[in-house]
Amino acid sequence: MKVPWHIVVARRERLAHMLREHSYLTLAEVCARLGVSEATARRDLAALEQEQAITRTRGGAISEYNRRFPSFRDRLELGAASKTRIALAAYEKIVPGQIIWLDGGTTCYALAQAIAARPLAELTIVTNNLPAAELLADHEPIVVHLLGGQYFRRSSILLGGHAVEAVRAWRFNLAFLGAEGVTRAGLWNSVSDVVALQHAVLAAAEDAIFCVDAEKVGREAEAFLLPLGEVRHLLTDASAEVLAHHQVKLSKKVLLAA
Amino acid sequence: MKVPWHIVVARRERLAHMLREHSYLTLAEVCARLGVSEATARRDLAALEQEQAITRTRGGAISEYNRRFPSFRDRLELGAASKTRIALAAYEKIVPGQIIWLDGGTTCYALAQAIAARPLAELTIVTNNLPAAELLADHEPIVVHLLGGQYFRRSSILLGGHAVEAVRAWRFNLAFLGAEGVTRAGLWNSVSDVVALQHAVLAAAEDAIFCVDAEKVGREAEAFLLPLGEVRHLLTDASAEVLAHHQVKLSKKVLLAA
DNA sequence: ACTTTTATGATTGACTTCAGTCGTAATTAT
DNA sequence: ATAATTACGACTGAAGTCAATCATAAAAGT
Repeated sequence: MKVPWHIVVARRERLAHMLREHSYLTLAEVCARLGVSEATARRDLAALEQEQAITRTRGGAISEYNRRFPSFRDRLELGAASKTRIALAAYEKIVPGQIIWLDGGTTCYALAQAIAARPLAELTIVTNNLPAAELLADHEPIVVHLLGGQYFRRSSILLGGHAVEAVRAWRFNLAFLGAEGVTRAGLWNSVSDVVALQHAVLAAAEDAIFCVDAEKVGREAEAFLLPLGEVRHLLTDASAEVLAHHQVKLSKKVLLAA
Repeated sequence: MKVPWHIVVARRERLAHMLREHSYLTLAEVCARLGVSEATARRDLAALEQEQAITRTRGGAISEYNRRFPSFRDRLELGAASKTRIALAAYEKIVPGQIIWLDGGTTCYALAQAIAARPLAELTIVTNNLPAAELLADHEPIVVHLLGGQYFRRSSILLGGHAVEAVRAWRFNLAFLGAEGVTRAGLWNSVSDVVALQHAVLAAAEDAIFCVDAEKVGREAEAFLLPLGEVRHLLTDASAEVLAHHQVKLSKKVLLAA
């Protein structure tokens, strides 16, 4: 008994809607409400799961709405404490009225959380970090601009030539940037597209602070970002000893997070 | 191996907190994170369920806590059936390999759902519609570009001068646009910034289809978008009679959705 | 009009999860 | 110190869930 495609689509939309209302439904409930067999209900749930609209659980499913950035969240939990410390120190550097760049990555997201917790100042935040944009968008009097670019869901950021072009249209008072590694050679990041964008941001920023947690010290990554000599400020929770041990010499540019 | 009571309470509180963060956890995950056996994890979950703090599901549990519905989702549910019909008709107009503009609004989001359900073609989707971008991202072989601009959370779209600038860098083979109203004068939209962006899109697009559900026919809105004479295609589920009654005359440009 | 495709429901066996029971060991009360 | 309590983990049979396969009938395509 094949059924027209628009009926199937409509039914699945109804299911997605149902799951948004009741955050959890068992398979039996889905069957009853949709008037279909167990097998079809399973297939519909699988289809919606494919579209990332829901999460399947054993015996049912839940709405995926508040878990829109899953991999991002997982990473956020790693070293959450040190990232929060760095974020709070970074927050102190912000002056009301500024135009600020917020980089991709979880460390900068932690800064977004700090700003969202105390959105005192009139700020213009420019970012390619979608979770950060979502978080800050609701917090008057902050204005959020999202950069254009190709959207990569895994890292929840925007990249590519269009993004670099878009940065050229801005002048930032202060840029908060992330990095995947710090060695005596300088800073590293994972993807060359990210590095290209960061160079454009640096060119457009009056001042720049790299936020790097202690775990990144001594690590290299695929793409070289910047020699230490050109790093204006480094904000890290790594101790002076650890930095010295890896021969990361930055004299007075290192701001240690409490 | 009895354990002090305050340890148990603390562990259960930790569990409740975990469930608020990750809306769903399996029993195995709970065991691992709490460092306890399956039996104890079950007992903790049962205790929290008793306190109405969580909902147990087969194989895990969810927090009953998070229930935020942004306005976008609410609007999506209004007239979902007609929007799906329009979306499916729009889907048929897409040719593989094209560069396509997807406008803001729920009707175009419905089109994104249709594309996500059957992402057959290599397409480049450019949009300022964040939910649509999220939905389509990582549906190979589709490439998603998000426009830059100021982020408005209520409508989940990007707008403003930067967005208009960004559109100028593109050439679209086909643009799908929305509108808030259709009268004999032409098309209307709610905000002048949206209209400005749509004009930029029209200038950059080889072809454009306005997707408008029947409820919008006869309505005006604050900002005038385009006279009927300049509308290239109108895709609607409104009947010919309804269009005629409101003196919306478009001769052969109207594509009625099945 | 014909063939091909595909959405559906039934059935199957393998697997997972559940509630209950029990022995053990550590806490709490006396 | 001793006894009573109780939190824990292991085990068990029972119930529930899943993916795969298949026949069928309706829709799509030719």
